[in-house]
Amino acid sequence: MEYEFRKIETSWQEKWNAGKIYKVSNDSTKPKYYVLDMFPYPSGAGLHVGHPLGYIASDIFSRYKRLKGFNVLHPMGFDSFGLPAEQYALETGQHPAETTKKNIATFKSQLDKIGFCYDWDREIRTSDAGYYKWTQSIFLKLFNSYFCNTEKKALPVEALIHKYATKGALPKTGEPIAGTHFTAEQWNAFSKKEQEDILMKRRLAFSAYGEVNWCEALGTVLANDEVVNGLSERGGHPVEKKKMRQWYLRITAYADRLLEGLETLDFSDSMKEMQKNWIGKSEGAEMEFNIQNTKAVVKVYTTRPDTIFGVDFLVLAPEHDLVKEIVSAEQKQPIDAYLTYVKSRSDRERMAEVKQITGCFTGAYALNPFDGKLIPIWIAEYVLAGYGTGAIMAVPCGDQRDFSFAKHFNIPITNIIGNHFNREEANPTKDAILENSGFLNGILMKDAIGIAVNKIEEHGIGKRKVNYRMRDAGFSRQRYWGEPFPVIWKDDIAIPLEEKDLPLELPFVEKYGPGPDGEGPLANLKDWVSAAGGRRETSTMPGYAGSSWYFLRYMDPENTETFCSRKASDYWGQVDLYIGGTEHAVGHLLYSRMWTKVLFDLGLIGFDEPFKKLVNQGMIQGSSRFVHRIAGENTFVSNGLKAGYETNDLHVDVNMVDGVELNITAFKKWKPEFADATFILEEGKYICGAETEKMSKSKYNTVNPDDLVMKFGADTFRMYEMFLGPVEQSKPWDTKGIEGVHRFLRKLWRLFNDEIKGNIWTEEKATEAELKILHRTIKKIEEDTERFSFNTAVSTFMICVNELTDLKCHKKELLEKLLILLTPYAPHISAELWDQLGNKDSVLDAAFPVFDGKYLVESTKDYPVSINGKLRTNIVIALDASQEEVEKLLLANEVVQKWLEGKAPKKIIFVKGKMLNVVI
RNA sequence: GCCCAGAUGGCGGAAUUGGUAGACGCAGCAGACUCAAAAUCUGCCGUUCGCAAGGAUGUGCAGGUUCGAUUCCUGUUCUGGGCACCA
Repeated sequence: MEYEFRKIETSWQEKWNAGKIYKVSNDSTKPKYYVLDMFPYPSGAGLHVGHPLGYIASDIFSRYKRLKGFNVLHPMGFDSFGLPAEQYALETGQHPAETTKKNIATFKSQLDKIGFCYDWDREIRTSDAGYYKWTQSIFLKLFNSYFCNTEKKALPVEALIHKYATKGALPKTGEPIAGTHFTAEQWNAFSKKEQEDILMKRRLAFSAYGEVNWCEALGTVLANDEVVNGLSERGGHPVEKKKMRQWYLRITAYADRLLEGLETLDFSDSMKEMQKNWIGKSEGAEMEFNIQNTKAVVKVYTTRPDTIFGVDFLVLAPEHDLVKEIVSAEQKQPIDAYLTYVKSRSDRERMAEVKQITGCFTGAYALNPFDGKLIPIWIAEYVLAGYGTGAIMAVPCGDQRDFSFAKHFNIPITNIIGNHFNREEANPTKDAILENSGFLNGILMKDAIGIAVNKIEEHGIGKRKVNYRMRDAGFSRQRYWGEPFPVIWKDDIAIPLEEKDLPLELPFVEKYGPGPDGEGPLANLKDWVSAAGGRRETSTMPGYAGSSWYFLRYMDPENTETFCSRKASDYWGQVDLYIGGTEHAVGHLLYSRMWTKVLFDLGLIGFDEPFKKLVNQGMIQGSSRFVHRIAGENTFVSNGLKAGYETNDLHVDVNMVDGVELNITAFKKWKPEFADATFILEEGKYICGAETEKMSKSKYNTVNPDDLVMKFGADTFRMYEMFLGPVEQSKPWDTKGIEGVHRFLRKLWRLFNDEIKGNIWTEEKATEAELKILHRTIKKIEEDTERFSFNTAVSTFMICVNELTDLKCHKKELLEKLLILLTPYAPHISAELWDQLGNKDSVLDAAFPVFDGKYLVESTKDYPVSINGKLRTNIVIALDASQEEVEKLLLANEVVQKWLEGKAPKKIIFVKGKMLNVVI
């Protein structure tokens, strides 16, 4: 009997589907385990070999946990709102709902072929009204909540209103500040609009003005991705910043809790560090500088108040409100010119191109609050409006960017750190003794920080302040294919819809082009917009809205009363294992953590961190191949010979290339323009150029898993993806080598079946040597699976099967256990062979074999002996030998004796049981 | 520019806590079986010197710590991911 993988896999998949074997119940006596993949965006290109990497890993782990006796939730769904579907609609006129539906069908059929154990009854799609009803509902909860700074948690806005109406908002100490503080009487006298504006400043989902990338020519707002060198990617039109009303999530309110929460999570240190850096908590002071001849005041934020006497200039962000107010008559023209220049620059460019120093003097001077020194005020693009106060005090001797700026514009530099500063570059030390620093003279900088802040507070010119680099998260998109906001604007007041009116369905549109004045496509639907006496919000929610809470919906996907019942979320709890790429490190993973905390604060779920453990799968890159076309001709020159020609490099479909050798016949058939191409070959072959890039359809470097499953089977494909290397590591895809894994499965098959004799497994009792192999394998597979080292697990299987083949061991007692171990990795062949062994139950529910130590442990081991640090010999020692016995053995060893020449060793060191060290 | 990773034979990778570098697989070479092919099996396989035994050298690069470093530290180069409207 041969290994007919196609027949075997189809029949088992049908059987499992028909029997709903992957159906998961919320009601079980077994302990629960929740394994989650980051759900995919269903792109038009379909699944490529990069997608399943994490899915296979999570599938293996789910099946392993099931064998270990857990009730495992392992769901899958689709993050189906997003820009690509909308752009495709713009190009082809096909409605995103249609293409999305089609793409999901393709994804599902592709996933099913690989044999995942998803409970499809729990599938979710973020673009289904039945799902986004609850995304909108949670948005309303965010809108109707505020962050209480005393209790450090979200509370209903009603509580805030009640507080304002009864106690007002008064400062704990000091004088009330107009516009910020008010009494209860004042609050009650405010107009509805005034009250709403104040509340808006506290809501967790709030509306405010913010800047967007605006492209006049396209009449639309663009993503940073769509802006290249200040021009739109499509069409190359100029792009500039524009202020628009936007929705935001007040994630900054949760900054501290997001930081603290990290301590409790099993995320990699690098992941935690990325999140910490993103949040960017810093402690410093906010202080005010008076401006000469005006009443205006510049507020700066600094982490180094100790350097206050080294301030040689102030820099404002070009967008800073004060710029227009303080600019002098003679500097007006250059400032305007500079502002025009900055408008065309993206944030990314402004931060990245530091070598190119730009800036402009405003003509105004600030006064140093301590010694009254005149400080010129500049504007420069390296200061960003969104961070701190949008203004900095520049200390050239201590900050490299300030130093370069001063050098470039010939601004005199004050040295406050003596010989720590060499006038060649800045020195950001905190260990210098301050000079030229007034009341701080002679004080170590580290100590001066606190002294300076105290003085600043004393003088009432500033205060201690904690600052975060993280900004509130922009939550509106001027797009069509997203969740509509359940909000109506009336008299410039945002009125939320009521829960009972949800979902607010995304209306059907004929055209996907932008609305007037940069609004989204929904603004074109006049009837829809002018809802009951107001105007509907026309922007939609961003991609991360639906993905910020989807892990909760899987727990209770059918619920029509609430997004997820408390009973279901209490049963499943946190996601025990979350697998996905690092590209989501600071986006999705922070947003979903914040949403979870809000829902927890409001008492709707019982945990405040969504993901207990996170494993990051590496990205599988494409291995692109190029042909080199000689400019202006239809002749292609082989890679090794291209130096002599002027060539254009064209991507060629990797599936037409064997290694780097082009299949010329296939290439000629590929596109009509290549039909009569000619080639300059090297050694009779056309060799392609190669490069590693992101896998993408347009680069013709995608490999479709369907083809591989068809050719080698799902089990081979699964094991090969794991065998490629560690799950966490990024690597280019290479199909070479899949044969080796396929050979392994065929070899396994031959342990059970013979071509002529048929079934050859026996009921014989296993020998000790055979049991040793089995038990070593059990131990290794268990360890490897637990630590996600699936690539070495595959090697372990290979070694085991090779050894059993060499011993001609076909014993059921042993093979049966091996199959259970293999089930998570290669479920189909395991089920088939399990069946052949005459088992009536399902191998998917078998119990994971118990490792029996007595067959595993080698009673003796070879230890390397190092004498004076040089490796000299090996010595065989029983594992349970005492130290005296080891020493005796050691000294009896010929090589050791020779080396010692009769002398007694000075010292014998046992290094962690792995190595013996003799010092003479 | 900033933040986070990674770099080991012709290739993918292994070495779990600092202890005999290169497990396992691919490719390659030699052989067995076969009329032949496929399939299968056996042996070799970092570089270098050597008939061999054996020696030298070797984990991106330059240093350091250590009896001992792929592993720890400092610096550096290159590659990948992220940088707030791609998902």
